[in-house]
Amino acid sequence: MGITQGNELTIRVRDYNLDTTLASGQVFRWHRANGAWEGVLDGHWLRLRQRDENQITVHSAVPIRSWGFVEHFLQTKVDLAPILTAFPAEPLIGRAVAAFPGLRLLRQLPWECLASFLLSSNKQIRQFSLTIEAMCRAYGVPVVTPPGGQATYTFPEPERIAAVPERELRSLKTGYRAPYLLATARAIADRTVDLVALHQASVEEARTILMELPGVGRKIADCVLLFAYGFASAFPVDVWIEKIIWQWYFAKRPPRSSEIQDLASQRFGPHPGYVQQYLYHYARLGAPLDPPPESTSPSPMPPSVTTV
DNA sequence: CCCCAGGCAACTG
DNA sequence: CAGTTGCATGGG
Repeated sequence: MGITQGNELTIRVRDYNLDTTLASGQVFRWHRANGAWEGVLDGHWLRLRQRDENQITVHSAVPIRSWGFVEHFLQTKVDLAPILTAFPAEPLIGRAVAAFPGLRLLRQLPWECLASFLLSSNKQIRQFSLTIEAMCRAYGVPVVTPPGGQATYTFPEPERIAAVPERELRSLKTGYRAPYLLATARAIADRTVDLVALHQASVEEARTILMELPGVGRKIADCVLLFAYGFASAFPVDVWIEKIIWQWYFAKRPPRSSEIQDLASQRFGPHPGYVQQYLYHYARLGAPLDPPPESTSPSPMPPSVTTV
């Protein structure tokens, strides 16, 4: 539990690295500002700072009655140790975990997560993050910030996006994703799809429903399942995961996406999604440029026991 | 000019 | 089925 002082909260943490976590490609609206991170959560401007190994302080621009939404977002009550213990003893995974101790999975709001990753397809994080900010500035609601602070906005609700002409969305550099975002926002706004109800669904059911949305394929659906709904079995396969899995587990032959999914579910333990986050971050920021996996040759795949 | 980016949908064989 | 291609946009 945290210590609250109106505009400030101190959260006790263990095995938590705030910098690594917020910079690991899960969220795109949190920005470093002189030793802290600033962003918007549930309509509140917040500043997060890790004081030491065991303390994260939260500052708000206005008094907060209940801080539960912050701890939920940060998942500070999750005990990371048993999750890491359940990781398989494999050289690549060991290196990734050692490279980024305290890397966590956050728990995002489904709509912001879905819309953000819908805009991510075939674009660099730097680029679509700018698009997301422009979209919030254009269609979000202003939030209270500290005196002298820069204007900041909420992530626009699906009902708001649904009412925007496609050409306006295109002017935000959304490109060919504009009609996808628009149609998806409309599907949610008119209750064709109920994102809240997915919390009660199985991961397979939820994935099927998400993938019926235009512009949402397996990868984006898995990101939402993992980052917003907490399905630790979801294993998003992007170009970075594809690269490092190819390098360490398939050597010559480029793996199909389904083969990577099979590998993850069969060999990466009970929390493939956590493994994925470590591998993704390691592939992007931690791995040697030309890492030679032959020094720790990966064992061959065990005989497949998949059922039909 | 090229290739690539936290992909997806449509198309081809 | 699996594999290929077009798509907007910007960086290297």
